[in-house]
Amino acid sequence: MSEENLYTFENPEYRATYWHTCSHVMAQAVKRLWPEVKLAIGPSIDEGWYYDMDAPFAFTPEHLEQIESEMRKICKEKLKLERFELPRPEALKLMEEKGESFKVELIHDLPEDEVISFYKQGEFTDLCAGPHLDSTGRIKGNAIKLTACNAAYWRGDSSRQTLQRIYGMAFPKKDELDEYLAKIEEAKKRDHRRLGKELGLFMLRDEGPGFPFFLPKGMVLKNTLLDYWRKVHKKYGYVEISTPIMLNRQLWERSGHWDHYKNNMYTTVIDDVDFAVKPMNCPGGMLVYASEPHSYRELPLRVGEIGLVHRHELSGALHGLFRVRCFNQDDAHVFMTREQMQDVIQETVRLFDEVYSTFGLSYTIELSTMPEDHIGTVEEWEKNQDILKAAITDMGKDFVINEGDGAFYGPKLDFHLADSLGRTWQCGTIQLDSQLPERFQLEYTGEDGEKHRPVMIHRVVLGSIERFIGVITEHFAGAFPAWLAPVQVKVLPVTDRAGEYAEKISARLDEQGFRVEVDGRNEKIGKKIREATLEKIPYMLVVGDRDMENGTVSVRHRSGEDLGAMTLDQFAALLGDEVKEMIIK
RNA sequence: GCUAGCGUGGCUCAAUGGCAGAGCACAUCACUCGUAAUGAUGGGGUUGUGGGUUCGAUUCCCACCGCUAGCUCCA
Repeated sequence: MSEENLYTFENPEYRATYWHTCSHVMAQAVKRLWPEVKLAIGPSIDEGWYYDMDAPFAFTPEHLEQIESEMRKICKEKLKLERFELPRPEALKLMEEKGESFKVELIHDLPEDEVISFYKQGEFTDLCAGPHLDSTGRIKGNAIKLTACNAAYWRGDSSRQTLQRIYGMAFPKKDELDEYLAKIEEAKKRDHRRLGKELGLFMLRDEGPGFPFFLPKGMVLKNTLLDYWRKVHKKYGYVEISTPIMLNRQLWERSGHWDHYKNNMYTTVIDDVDFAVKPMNCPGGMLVYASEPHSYRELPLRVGEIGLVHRHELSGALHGLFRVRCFNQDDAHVFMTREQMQDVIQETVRLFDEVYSTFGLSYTIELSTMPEDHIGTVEEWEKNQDILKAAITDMGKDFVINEGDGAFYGPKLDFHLADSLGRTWQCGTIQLDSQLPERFQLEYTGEDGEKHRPVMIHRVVLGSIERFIGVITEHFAGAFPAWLAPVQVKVLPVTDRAGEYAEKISARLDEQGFRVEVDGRNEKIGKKIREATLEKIPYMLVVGDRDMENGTVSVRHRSGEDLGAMTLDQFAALLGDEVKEMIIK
């Protein structure tokens, strides 16, 4: 990289440094305005920065404006940022004198051999490893925006003090900030909660927080998605089962869920026996596997289940279809021998790739390792983590490690997809498990005639059907590809005279399996087009006197493109090709 | 669950310590029209729920429910 490029916003390191210095400027501004505020931590993040603070009052939007304006002053003052280091006792003394109790705790927790560095700009000094810009004058004061103020736990621990976190964003040019803010506004229009309402896909009610209702159009979407899912899984050799939504306590104790997941489970008592609504499908799947003897010849045995699970999520975590309390997992358990593990994992990743690419979705992978609350030995966990790692590394895929975030029974590869605002949501997951087969004493007969214990993976591609529908709604901004669109064609008669003709056209398309509606209202054609376009229906067939005379339909795409008049057969062939091309690969 | 904010017809949003409004949607009537909104008329609200303050509360206070942002958690 050339010297010049090092100092552009294109360079992620420079960007992070810029934002990190912004966070110090923000902290300085806050301390100038309210010296009693205590500082916690203030890093740069993917988009901007934040600083956690403890203030004796709640920050309001007006406070944020005040801070912004003080920040602009600090930028104009062109204060030099100077780094200095102190031995531990002096460092502690400095922060204690300033009353920065959080900083004191941070210094106490630094490793013995760590250099303790500070950055000083004007009257403001902050504990910080750096790096930083050399002067606050490098920051463009009028291209700073404090975007939000929220609560955050000190050191991310929900049992500790709640701090206030102020988020900020800045660019080297005002135009770029404006563009960024406009982009955020634009993205909000693609929010699946808004589109879901506008397009009549689903609804949420106070009567059932986190329990979504699917409306007729949403059901068509869901069922079409599942049809596709079943086709793909059939191709990959899966069979499908369905297990009960409620099972007795004994089963959940055996699987470990009662001990490790009880807080998230809905329970009830039936005939004096404790039951739980399933939060996961695996125990049911175990029972199916264990219900008959298996041969090594059957392995890997791929058993899918679209399973409705219920989990008691925290009320504050609920979010449209992205985080709900009941959802359908496109689950599957693959039972296999130890030798088959790598192949099965890789085959599963290929299946994921096929599904995600059908929707044009890209993903990032996280490897989640052993959580504190787990079953099985550390050796077993490490072995399984290594297998997951090796399998994807061998496929040339990148991943990041998410320490301690595995399922209680095994490590997992999580596939994250992004929403319209760039927030990522876990959809796919591949969880490697040698614990449940043990607990359920699963067996297969090997080539040697002896009983052996299989291992298994738990995996979902879509993750939750609900969440996935949310993700693709935002991804396509509600304009689903024709094969998925709840309504594929809307027939728009120009006048009442064409009403009957429109119905005939509609009936013929319906016979061919297309999803079609007629807008027979007594409205002007312009209005019908406008509304069908807003409903994001892929094709509009305008039919009037001319079409009736010529036996044609006038085809308009939702993009606004006029495809002209054609016969119904020609149109059906065109739509048929588009739909077929998308669904069968 | 935590912190802050919010809750007004089906939807989007006004307004106010003193008769709750608009646009869209809906219904009726007129118009029969060729590629992004025809006009007129009409119906529809215990202002999330329950308390309190007040002559009077949708507005102020309290509690609860729900929503939003983030934290935490997770598909």
